Amino acid sequence: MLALLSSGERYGVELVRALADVDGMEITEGTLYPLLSRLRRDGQVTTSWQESPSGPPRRYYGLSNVGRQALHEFRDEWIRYRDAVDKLLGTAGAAS
Amino acid sequence: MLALLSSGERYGVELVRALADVDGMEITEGTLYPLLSRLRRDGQVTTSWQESPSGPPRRYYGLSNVGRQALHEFRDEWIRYRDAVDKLLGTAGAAS
DNA sequence: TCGGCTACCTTGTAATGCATGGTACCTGGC
DNA sequence: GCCAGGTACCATGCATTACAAGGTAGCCGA
Repeated sequence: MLALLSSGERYGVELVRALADVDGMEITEGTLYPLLSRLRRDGQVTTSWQESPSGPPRRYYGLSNVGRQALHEFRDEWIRYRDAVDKLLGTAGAAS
Repeated sequence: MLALLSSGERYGVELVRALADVDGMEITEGTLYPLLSRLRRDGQVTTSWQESPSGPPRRYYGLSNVGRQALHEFRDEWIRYRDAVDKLLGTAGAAS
């Protein structure tokens, strides 16, 4: 989620739709909103209400400095974890 | 865990030690034994008690056919998931 | 016989994914 | 005016799971 926000502010439903386009990353609102609440609670995202051209107002989420740092840390962690699993599964370099 | 067992039977403490050698995969017995119990409950592993050359008896775990199939399915799933995360993070091909 | 090592396992807590259901805003048709 | 449908937000409850902590017991050597 932090990675998605690193390229600019987005609102909830937009995030769900963005992930629906990535094979293997599909989530529902029941997953997203509690997660966004936690990120907000932990100060990793900033939010602002903005009017919609048609429909109810949207809460836009953006990365805070804390969130940007967390993203960088997660990136390192991910690479270690990914390589470990690839090593165990023997899937290093395997294509989908 | 299924991947570790695919190369032969192993017992609990041996599995913990094997994972301790893989950066990013460290687990404790508090994680392992409940997991092994679930795998056993679901018929993914078979077990057999074997005497130790020195110490209490060990319960050895091996892959069942169900487990082997689950491993193959997880492998496919992992590749999709891994590539999705790499795409989002921009870490495709990044080294640790 | 007793301390230390090895090995197995259970219990309780916290985090989290998701289904479900609810509230509210806005627009267009009648 | 009003209401149905679409959009958007959010909370609650359940199941799963990682882990810390603690418990039991076999084996061996001093």
